[in-house]
Order: sequence, then C-alpha cells, then structure tokens
Amino acid sequence: MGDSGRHGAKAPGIEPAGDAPAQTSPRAAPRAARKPRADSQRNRERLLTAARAIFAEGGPEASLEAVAKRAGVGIGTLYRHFPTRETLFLAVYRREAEALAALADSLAGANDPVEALRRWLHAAVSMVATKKGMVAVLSPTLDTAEPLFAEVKAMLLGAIAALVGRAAAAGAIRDDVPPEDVMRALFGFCYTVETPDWQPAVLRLLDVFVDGLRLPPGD
Amino acid sequence: MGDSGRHGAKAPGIEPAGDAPAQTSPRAAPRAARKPRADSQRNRERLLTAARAIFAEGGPEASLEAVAKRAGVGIGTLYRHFPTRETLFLAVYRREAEALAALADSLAGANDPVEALRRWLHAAVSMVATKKGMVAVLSPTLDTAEPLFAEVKAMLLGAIAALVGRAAAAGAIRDDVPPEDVMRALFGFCYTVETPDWQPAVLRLLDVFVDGLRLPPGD
DNA sequence: CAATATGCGGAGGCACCCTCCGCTTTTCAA
DNA sequence: TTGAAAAGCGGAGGGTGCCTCCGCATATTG
Repeated sequence: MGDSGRHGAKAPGIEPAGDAPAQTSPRAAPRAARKPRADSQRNRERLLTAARAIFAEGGPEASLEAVAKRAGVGIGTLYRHFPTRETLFLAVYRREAEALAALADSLAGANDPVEALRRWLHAAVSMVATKKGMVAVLSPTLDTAEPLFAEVKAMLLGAIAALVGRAAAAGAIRDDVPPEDVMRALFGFCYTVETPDWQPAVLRLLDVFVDGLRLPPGD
Repeated sequence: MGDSGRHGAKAPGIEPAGDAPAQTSPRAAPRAARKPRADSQRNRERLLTAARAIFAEGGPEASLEAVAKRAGVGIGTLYRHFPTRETLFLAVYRREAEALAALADSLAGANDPVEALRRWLHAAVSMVATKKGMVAVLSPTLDTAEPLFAEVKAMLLGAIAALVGRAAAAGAIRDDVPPEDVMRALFGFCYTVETPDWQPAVLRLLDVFVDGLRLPPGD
C-alpha cells in the first residue's frame, strides 16, 4: 500500500472495444479520438483466449504470468488490458452469462414453469461444466458488492427471478424463496466440482431442491 | 517440484500428543523413548490457537507466516509441527467434526427422523458460522482423496449416513440420494458465507432441500 | 552437572503479484 | 510519403508468501 492511484487517472484499462463517446478534444489537443491500435486488439484477444484455457485447467488461482506467457505477451501488457484478476475473469465469463440470460428468455413462454426452471438450472450446470473456473470466480463475489461483477450477477439474477417469478405466480412453487437463494443453491451445488461424477450428482440435487420448492397443485 | 521427501523419513510432524507406541530401541540407540519436550507441546498449542484465530478472520488462504508470528514462534517451528497447510487445518477443525458426529449420535433416537436430519443440518450450519474457514477448507478436499481428511470426512459422512438412513428406512424420504450428496448440499449452501444475512438464507435453503427429500407419508 | 537428543528460529531460494518506465510500433496530419 | 507524437509493449524490480535447511539453544536424562 504505497502510492496508488497515480497512473489510474490516465488510462485504467482499455475500453472493451465498444462505444467510446469520443470526447471532442477540449483544447489544443489532437482533433479526435484515435483509432485503437491493431496490435492492442489482437493482444487483448490472445489474452482472453489464453486466460480461458489457463483458467479452465488451472482454476481461478492460476498464475497470471502463465496467461501472459501463453498469450505470447509481456506481463505488463496483461495488466494494462486487465488491471486486476477480476477484470480478466469478467471478460472471460461474461459471454457465458449472456447465453444463460438468453436461455431464460427463450424458456419464458414454456407451459410448465417449474419444469422451465428445472431445465434452466440443468443448463446452467452443463454450461459451468466446461468452465471450471466460473463458479469459483462468481461465488465468492456474488455478494461482495464488487461493482465489476454487478453486471454479470444481475444478468443471472434476472434470469432466475423471471423463471422463479413465473412459477410462483402460477402457484406452482412457494413464493418465499428469493432468487438470490436459488442462485446460491445453484452455485453451491456446483462448488465441489472436482469429483468424479459430480455432474449427475449436482443435477440430482437440483431436482431435489426444485421438488422442495413445489407446492401441491391443489390450492 | 524438486527433491521432496528427503527429510520426511525422519520426523514428518509430531504425534498429536497421544499414544506413541514407544518403539523399543532396536540397536545400540538410547535406552527408551524420551518424554516429549515441554516447549514443543506448548508451541503446538499456541500454533493451534493462533491458527484458529487467523483462519477465522482471514479465511483459509491466510498467511502461515502470520500464524507463526501470532503464535510467537518461528516459521520453521510451524512447519515442523504441521508440515502442510492441510495438516494444520485438520488439527484445527477436527474437533468440530467430532462434535457434529456426537450430535448425530444423540439424535439417533429421535421420533421424527426427518426432523432429526433437519436439525442436524441446522446445527452444522451454526457450527460453521463461527469458523468461516471450515467449509472452504473441507469442500475442495471433500473428494480429492486427500488421505489426511479422510478421517474428518468419514466422521461427517457417517453422521449424515446414519440420519439419512434412518429416515429412508422409515419411508419418510427418498432413498436414492446418497449421503455424499447431502454433504455436498450442506457445504455448497454454506459456501458463500460472506453475505450479510447468509445464515437465515442457508437455513431456508436446507429446509427446502429437506422438503424435496420427503416422500408423501402414505405408502 | 554433563551429555545428547530434541526442538527452535530464521535466512535463503523460489514463485507469483503488480508497478513503472524506456523503447517500439502505429496512427494521422501535412 | 513522411515525421512526430500518441499509444502500446515488455520485462526488470520490489514486495510478499511458501517451504527447506541447518547451526544453535534447551529440555531431559543419568
């Protein structure tokens, strides 16, 4: 903890190659925003690919220097693109969260809302299956108010809330279990993923859990 | 990964101050086994106390050098008593597992076996509550065949198996959920413990889960 | 009290984290 | 096309933690 926040004001990471507002130069500075350098984008891509691979096999604690080496760039480059380990995680796993959110949308019109919830949870598990790091990354930060992850968390939470809400509105499941709890259950079940045969076990647990949510159809 | 297992043959840790068979000296070696040195025992105790405190606040990744410093001993002493981080964890948390096993025994005679299971799970949670490290320590190694933890794992698994077995035998819950799964659920729910209000949430989830295990009382 | 087994402590080698800054490459205006 | 400056690159370096090794101190024993 020495003198931090010195260079942070200048360029704390690079925009995700999206919509830069292109601040019109305020003074005698160069006219407009420059085009991002080609090598920068390329390196960013290589880092993401490398990180995905390294995290997949080494878990989320894997060495960042290994990521840089695998990407064929210097460690400094890695840190410039992704100032923290978390930034890198986020970039790697955001895509997965988007896919899950989309799936929830497509399940929104299902006939049996409980079955839809169950199916979504199963899908979430198999999505996690190939990205061993994802759970370990998201779980601890699920509630740490880490602003970076707010977006991913919100996407998943939104998906769950929609599914749970529909089922509860239909009177098919109890309505006193907040979506946060369902997410906690999902990630929790997936936590010990190192086991042989973990996947069927987790699916079974999820089924039990969903059964526990059900209400008798009568009412 | 260099030359390991060099000094391990000599004294890989110190006996837990229990029943040393006192190998009668085979050759012209000193007469009998010596009494363990007093400072050794004292240091071991101080290390355990320090570790409990450090792990409780810093999680299981906390610095072992911090533990040694807090205990007022050198880092070498720590490693002599507990050759690996896991050894230290084990020593710190074995006591908790024993308490849980005892509780399971005392619940063995309950009238309502499902309620007994539910109560035990709740108790496990509040036991974990004060030892934030315990779950994080046990979960990843639950199935890693880490021989050191086999004992603790077996204790907990035995407790769960007894409770689940009784309930299943009584026809009160489904019988196709192995005790390993229940343990996985328990630890999984507890995984994200950093949240405000995590405890009521976890208890709620466990209730839902137990409900999911139930079978209709008919049959 | 002397002898010796036993345990102590921390220096030191290694890996990783993250920052900082001189040099190279790319972009853009003229 | 060209040259200057912005943008980015790479890795040295300081810090921390892990774990080992070994000379020194001390408890135990006769």
